Amino acid sequence: MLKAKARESRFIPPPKLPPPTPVVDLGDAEMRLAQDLLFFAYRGFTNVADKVLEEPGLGRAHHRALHFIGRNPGITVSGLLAILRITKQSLARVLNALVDEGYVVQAPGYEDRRLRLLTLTEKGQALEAQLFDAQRERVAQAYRTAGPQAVQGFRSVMRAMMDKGARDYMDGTGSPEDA
Amino acid sequence: MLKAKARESRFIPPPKLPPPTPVVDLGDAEMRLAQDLLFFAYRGFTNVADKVLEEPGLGRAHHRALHFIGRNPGITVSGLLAILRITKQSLARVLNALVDEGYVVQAPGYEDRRLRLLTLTEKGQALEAQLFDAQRERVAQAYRTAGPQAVQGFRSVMRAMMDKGARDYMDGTGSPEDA
DNA sequence: CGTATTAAGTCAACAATACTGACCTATTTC
DNA sequence: GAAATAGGTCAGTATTGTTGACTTAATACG
Repeated sequence: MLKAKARESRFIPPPKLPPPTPVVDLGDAEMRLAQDLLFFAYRGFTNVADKVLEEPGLGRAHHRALHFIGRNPGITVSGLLAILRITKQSLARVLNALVDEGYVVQAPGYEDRRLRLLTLTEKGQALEAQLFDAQRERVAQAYRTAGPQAVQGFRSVMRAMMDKGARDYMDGTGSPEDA
Repeated sequence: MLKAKARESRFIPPPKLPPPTPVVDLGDAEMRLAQDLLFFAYRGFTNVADKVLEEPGLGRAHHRALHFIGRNPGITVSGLLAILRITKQSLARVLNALVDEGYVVQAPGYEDRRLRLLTLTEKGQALEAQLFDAQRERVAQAYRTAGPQAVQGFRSVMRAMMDKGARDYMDGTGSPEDA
C-alpha cells in the first residue's frame, strides 16, 4: 500500500526590505546626556586656556576679545560688541586693559574717523597664539580620538545648536551684529 | 627576407592599493573653527536656560546645582562640590538660596549624620524641568537637523574633549571627585 | 573615653565679569 | 547748524568665583 507523501512545508521569505531609516533618539536620557556633554566638554576646553591666562593675569573675557580681534583684524568696537553680546562698559574694562598692556591697538577708521579699528599687536598675537595652542592641543586630541566622520557630525550638531545669527556670522553671510 | 617580429609592449598595472585612510584635518583653520563652534554653540545652549532663570531671579550657578542634584538625588555636599569644582563658599551661597526658596532640601545621612544629602523638592523638580525643557528644545532641534550619524560623532568628540575625570564620572566608573 | 579627623557651615574680604543709565566728545549725516 | 552716530566714561549694582580662617557636629581610632 502506497504511503501517502507528506505535504512539503514551504517557507516563503518576505521580500527583502531596506534597513529602517535611523532615527535620532530624542528621549530624556539622551537630552540629559547632551547637557552633561556640553557642560563638561566646554569646561575642559576653557580650562586649558584659563591656565595660560594666569601668568599675564587676564581672564576669559580678555581671551574672547583677543580671539575675535585676531579673527577679525580691524574690527570696530561696535562689531566686537555685537559678536560678544556684552555692554560697552563691560568691553571697555577688558579692552582698556588689553590696550594698556600692549596686546591691542586702536586706530581711527580711514573713511569714518569716529570708528575705532582694533588689531592685535605682536604681543597680542603672541599671547593669542599661546591660548590657541593650548586649546588646539585639546581639540586636536579630541578630533584624533573621535575620527573624521565624528568630527563632521560634531560640526553639524554644533552649527545647529547655535543661534541663527551666530551661524550666519560664522558663514560669512551675516555681520557681527548677527552673532 | 624575414621581417623581425615587433616586441610586444606590455603594461603591467601596479598592484591595487587600499583607499587612503581618511585623515582628520587638524590645520589651524579647522582648529579656529572648532573654537568658534564651541563658543557660539555653548552660548546658544546656555542662553535658552538663562531666560527661564530670569523669573525666579536665579543664575547659572543655581541651574548647575539644580541639574546635578536632580541627576544625583541624595548627593552629598562634597560630592556636588567635586562635580562643580567650586569652593564651599561659592556653593553655600547658591545652595542656601535654593534651600531658602524651597527648591532643594537637605537631610542628614543615615549612616553618617555628618553628611548632608541633597534632593530636589517638587518645586525644584518643576523648575529644573522648565530649564530642561528649554534646553531640550534646543538640543533636540539640533539633533534633528544634524541627523543620527552626526549625533554619534558629536558625542564622540565631546567625550574626548572633556577631562578624563569628567569622562569617568559620566561613565559611572568614577566618582564625583573625578569630575 | 579623649583626641584626631572629617563633613559641613560661616565669615569677611576680594576679584572677574556682567549690567544699567546717564552723560560726554568727536565725527558724520542730513 | 542740528541730529544722529561711534565711542568713551562714570558710578552703582549683580552674579559668581576665590581665599583663609574659624566654627560645630559627628565619626574614627588608639
